[in-house]
Amino acid sequence: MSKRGPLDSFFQPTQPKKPKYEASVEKTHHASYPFPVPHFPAPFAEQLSSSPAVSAGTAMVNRPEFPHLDIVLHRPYIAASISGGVFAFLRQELFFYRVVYTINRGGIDTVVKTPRFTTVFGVDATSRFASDGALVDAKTGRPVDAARYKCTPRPLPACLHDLRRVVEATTGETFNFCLVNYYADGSDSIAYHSDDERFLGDNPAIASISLGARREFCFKHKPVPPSDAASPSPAAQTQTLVPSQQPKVLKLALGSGDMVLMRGSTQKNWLHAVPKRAGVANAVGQGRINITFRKALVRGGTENYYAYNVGKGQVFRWGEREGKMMPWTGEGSGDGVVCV
DNA sequence: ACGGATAAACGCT
DNA sequence: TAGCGTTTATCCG
Repeated sequence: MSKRGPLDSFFQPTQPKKPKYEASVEKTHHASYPFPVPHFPAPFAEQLSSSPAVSAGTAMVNRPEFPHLDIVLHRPYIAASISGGVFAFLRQELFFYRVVYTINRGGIDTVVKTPRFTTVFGVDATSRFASDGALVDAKTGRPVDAARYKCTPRPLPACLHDLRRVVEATTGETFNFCLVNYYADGSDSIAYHSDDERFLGDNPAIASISLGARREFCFKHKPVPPSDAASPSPAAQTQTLVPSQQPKVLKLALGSGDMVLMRGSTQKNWLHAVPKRAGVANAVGQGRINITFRKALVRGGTENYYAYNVGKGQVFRWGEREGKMMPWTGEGSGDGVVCV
């Protein structure tokens, strides 16, 4: 057989690529969505319900070198047969935002562009969505009054609702929020932080699913204050541990379909990050989606999550031709759909 | 909870 | 392996 040159491939165009998934006809509609979100294709839904967790989790709880860490690792959690398709589906079918906000740095207001695309669904435990999509009080079931939230909470679309059910079943936890991040390449990141906000309660459980490109997920112990009783001088407040006491940094290279459950004392004691990386590429491209499920207890959580994951900016949607997130102009929605 | 500056570590020859 | 370009970690506003 002769070698194929550029002309051969020009005249013999590549076979139409097998689509990663067959779009479902059914969609979740909601007044708060820029556009409806399709349900999972049947094969995804079937695979997810038939084997909820592909691999049993490995617990890492309070190991000597990782004190106070409490995580469960599933590698993978979602079957390899569908994780690539689930990644492509969510990147294609969800709306995303690139939130811009200002922080005061050393007396100067600085504009910060969140270095990743984000989107969020859910509402804190004081409210819920009725079956017709209306936001109602969790106790009374009566519509929440307009002044209750400055933001507009969005229900989980059916696809993420399916995923939540699976994660709740395997973790034994319950969740009312779903945050989705898209890291377009190695320069998208999230800095070290803890999910230790008051509105999550004392020992929050957070389930984090990775899809797409492999990225490092790093844990670093918070600076340890000297034990209260044993520190007579205020100067000791800034003391750090001697090297032999320093907990190690834990680096997890998370691949498509992997899941990490963080729980217990993890957020109190550890920071986590997805650091920038110079050369990030693998078989499914450079893009990575991270889905986290968590439970916000009070209204403040809802306001916070929508402020930092939706914001006020424009909608982005995956552009297949362009190979990147594109500002979404609402084409095809000239039928009177109003985006709120 | 970001990013520029800069220090430190890595990795190739 | 010394040297050097590149990548990663840390500091701090």
